[in-house]
Amino acid sequence: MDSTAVARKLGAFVALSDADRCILTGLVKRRRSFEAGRDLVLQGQSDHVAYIVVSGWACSYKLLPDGQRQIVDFQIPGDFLGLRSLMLHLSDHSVEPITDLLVSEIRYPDLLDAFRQAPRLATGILWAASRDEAMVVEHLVGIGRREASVRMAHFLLETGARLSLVSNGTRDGYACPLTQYHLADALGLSSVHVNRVLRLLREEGLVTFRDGFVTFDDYDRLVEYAEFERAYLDQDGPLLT
Amino acid sequence: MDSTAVARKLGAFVALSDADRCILTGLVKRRRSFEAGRDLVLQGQSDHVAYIVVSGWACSYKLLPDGQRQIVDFQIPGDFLGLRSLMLHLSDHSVEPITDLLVSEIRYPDLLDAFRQAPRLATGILWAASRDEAMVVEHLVGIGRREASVRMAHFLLETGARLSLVSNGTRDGYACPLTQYHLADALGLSSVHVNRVLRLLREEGLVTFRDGFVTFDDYDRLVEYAEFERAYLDQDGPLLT
DNA sequence: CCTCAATCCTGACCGAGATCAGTCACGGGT
DNA sequence: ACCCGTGACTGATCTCGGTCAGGATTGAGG
Repeated sequence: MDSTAVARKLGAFVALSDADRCILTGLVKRRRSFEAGRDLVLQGQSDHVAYIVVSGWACSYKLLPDGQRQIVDFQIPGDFLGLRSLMLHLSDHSVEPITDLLVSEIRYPDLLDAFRQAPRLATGILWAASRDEAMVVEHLVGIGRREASVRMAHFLLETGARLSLVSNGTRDGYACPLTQYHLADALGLSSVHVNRVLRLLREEGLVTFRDGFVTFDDYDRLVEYAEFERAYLDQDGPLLT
Repeated sequence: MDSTAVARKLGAFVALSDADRCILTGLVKRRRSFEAGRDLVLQGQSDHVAYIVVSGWACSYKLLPDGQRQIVDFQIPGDFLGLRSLMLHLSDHSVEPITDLLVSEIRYPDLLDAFRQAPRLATGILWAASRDEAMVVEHLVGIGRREASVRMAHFLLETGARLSLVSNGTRDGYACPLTQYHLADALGLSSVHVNRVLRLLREEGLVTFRDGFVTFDDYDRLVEYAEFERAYLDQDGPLLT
C-alpha cells in the first residue's frame, strides 16, 4: 500500500487534476514508522503534525478521568490520523499503534500551502473528515443503544467493509490484530463480556474471531443480525467534477 | 444575532481578510425560517443544502431501527447544520427545530466557489467541522461510560459554555427550551431516569432545571462533579495568520 | 367550567451487563 | 523443567438504570 491509497480515497470524491495529484504526492512524501504499543500522539499535547496510515493498524482513544479508556476509532491503511488535532492545534485524544505502523507525515504549513494551491484538495479532505465523523457518530451511537452482541457484530462487519475498500478483506473474513481488550475498550464492554459475546456469535454460526482472524460464517445472516447499513461507508464515484 | 456570528466564530481561528469576509457574507445572505417541530432534514434524503443557525434551537438525531432515537447534537445560533450531509451528499441524520428557527441557507455550488476564491475560508470551515466533531465525540463518549448524573451535569455545563460564546448564557444559567424527553434522547437515558437525575442534582444544590431555565446553583462544585474540561470548546485567538 | 393532551414526577420491579474471583493454555526466559 | 506474564475463558453476584403503571400539574380549547 503506497501513497496512492489516499489519492484513491480522495479521488473517489473529487476528480483530482494531475496538478492536484502532484501536490498531494508532495504532501505525503515524508515517511515515518512507529513500533507497536508505543503511543505516538498524547491527549492534551499540542501537535502540529498529522499522518496518513500506509500500513498497519492504530487506534485513537480518550482516557476518562476514572482511568477507563474509550477507543474512538481504529485507523487502517489510507486513513487520516490526527487531522482533527492538527486543525484544533490540540490533541483531544491519544493514538496507539496496534501493530508496527508505517505512516506518511503531514505538516501543518504544508497542508495550508496545499489548500492555497489546490482548493479541490481542501474539498476532498473536508469530505474525508466528514466521512470519518459520520463513522465515529455511527460507531458511538451504537454504544449504550444497541445491545452488546449486536454492537460486536456491527463492529466486525464495519471493519470488514472498511478493509475491503483498501483490498485487505473479503466477504469471507480478514486478518485482525486486535485483542479482546481492544474490542472491549472500543465497544464499551468489559473484556469478560467481549468473550461471552464472541462465544455467542460463534455458537450461533454467525462469525468467528480466533487466532487473529475474523471469519464470517454466515455473512448475510450476520448483516441482518447487526442491522448493518453500509451506505455511509461507500461512495458511488466522483460526485464533483 | 446576525450573520456576523459565523464570521466571529471562524474569525476566532483564521484571520479573515475583508475579501474573505465579503465572500462569507455573500454565502450566508439567503434567509429561511422553520417552525418548531417540523423536521427540516430527513435521514436518508440526498440534500444539497446546509444552513447556519441565526436564532433558535435545533437538534440533529439518528433514528435507530428499534424506533429509539439518539440526539447527536443540538444546534444553537452560529452553528452549522447539515454540513456533513452537504459534503457526503447524503444525510445520515434528521434535523428537528426545537423552537421556531431562523437560518441562512448555504448552497453546495456556492460553497465550492467560495472555497476556490477564499482558500482560508476552507481552512476555517474545516476547523469548524473539526470542532463540531470533537464536541460530538466528547459528547458521545460520555454515553455508556460516565454515569447518568455526571453525564447530565456535563451536558448542562457544555451547553452553557457554548451559549456563553454567543452571548446567550452566563455562569448563573441560561434559558433552555429543551424538554426532559430531549435530554433523555440526547443522553441515552429514559425520561424517568432523566427526572430522577435532575432531582438529584437539584437536591445536591448543584444545578436546577425548571420552567425552561437552567440555573447553576454552585458552578464550581458542578464543574468538579461533572469532570468538565472546556478546553475543546475554546479557542485562544486566531492561530493562523 | 370541564375536558384533553403535554409534561413532569414517583415507586416497584427486573434485567443486561459490570465486577469479582478464579482456571486454563501458551510462549519466552533462565 | 520451572517460573511467570499474557490472553482466553467461565460462573456467581451485584447494581445501575430501564420498564411498567400509575398520579399530579399545567395550559389550551370548547
